[in-house]
Amino acid sequence: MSKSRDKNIVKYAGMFKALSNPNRLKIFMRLTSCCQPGTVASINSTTGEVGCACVGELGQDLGIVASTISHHIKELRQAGLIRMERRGQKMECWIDPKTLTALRDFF
Amino acid sequence: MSKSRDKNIVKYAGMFKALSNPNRLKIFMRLTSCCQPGTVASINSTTGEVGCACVGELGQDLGIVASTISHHIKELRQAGLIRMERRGQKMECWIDPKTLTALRDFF
DNA sequence: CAGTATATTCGATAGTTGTCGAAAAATAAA
DNA sequence: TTTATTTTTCGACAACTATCGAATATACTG
Repeated sequence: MSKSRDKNIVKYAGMFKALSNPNRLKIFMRLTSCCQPGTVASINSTTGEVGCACVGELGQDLGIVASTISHHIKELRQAGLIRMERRGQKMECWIDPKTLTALRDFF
Repeated sequence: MSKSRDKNIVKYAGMFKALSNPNRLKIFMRLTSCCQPGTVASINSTTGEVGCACVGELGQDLGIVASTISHHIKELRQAGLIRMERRGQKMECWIDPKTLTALRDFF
C-alpha cells in the first residue's frame, strides 16, 4: 500500500487510458510500425531517436479532423507514450522507446 | 484497412480501457499476483483452502463498495481479461492466461 | 509584407463512465 | 421456511471524453 506503488498504478492506468481509444490506438500502432528498425525515417542525430509521421499524415490516414488528431496526440504525449518535435511547419511524432519497454515489462 | 484489423484494434482498445481505471488495474494486478496463470483456482491440497480472490475480498482490499467491484469485474470479464466461476456463495476470479499472452505479444 | 500550409486552442455538445445506495437474486445454514 | 451471506442489477448523478468547426498561432514562401 505504499504511495509509490499507487503512483505507479496511476501512471500505468494513464497509459492504458491513452490506448483505450481506437483512434489513439491506431495512431500508436501506426507510429510503432513506421518506427520499426529498417523503416526509413528522420533520425535525430543528438538523441538517436527515430522520427515518423506528423499530425497531418496521421489525420489523413484515419479520416479525422486535424484538431481531433492534435487532441489525441496530446493525450498520448501526456501519458508518456510518444514524443514529438517541431520540424519546420510540421510536428514529428515517435514512440518513446522507454515507455514501450516499460509496457513490455509490465505484462 | 481490412475489417479484421479494425476488429482487432477494437478488441485491444477494449482491453486497455478495462485497465485504464486505477481500481480495475489494482484488481487486475491483485489477481495476477495471487493466482497462478492457467490454474482456475489455486487450492491448497492439504488445507483445501482457496487462494483466488473473490468479489468480497477484492472490495475489502480496495475499500470499495461491493456493487462497484462487481461492476468493475464485469468490465474486466467482458474485455476478456479475467474469467470467473461460482464456488458456493462466492465468485472466484482469475486472469485469463490467453489474454495475458496476447497482451505480452502486443508490445 | 501578404499569402499559404500546418498545428493548436477554444467552445459546444452528445455520449460515456465511476460511484454509490437500495433492491433483488442466489446460495448456504439453521 | 426463515435467516444470513455474498453478489448482481437498477436508478441516479456528477464528472469526464470524443468529436467537430471556428478562431488563433506558428512557420515557410513569394
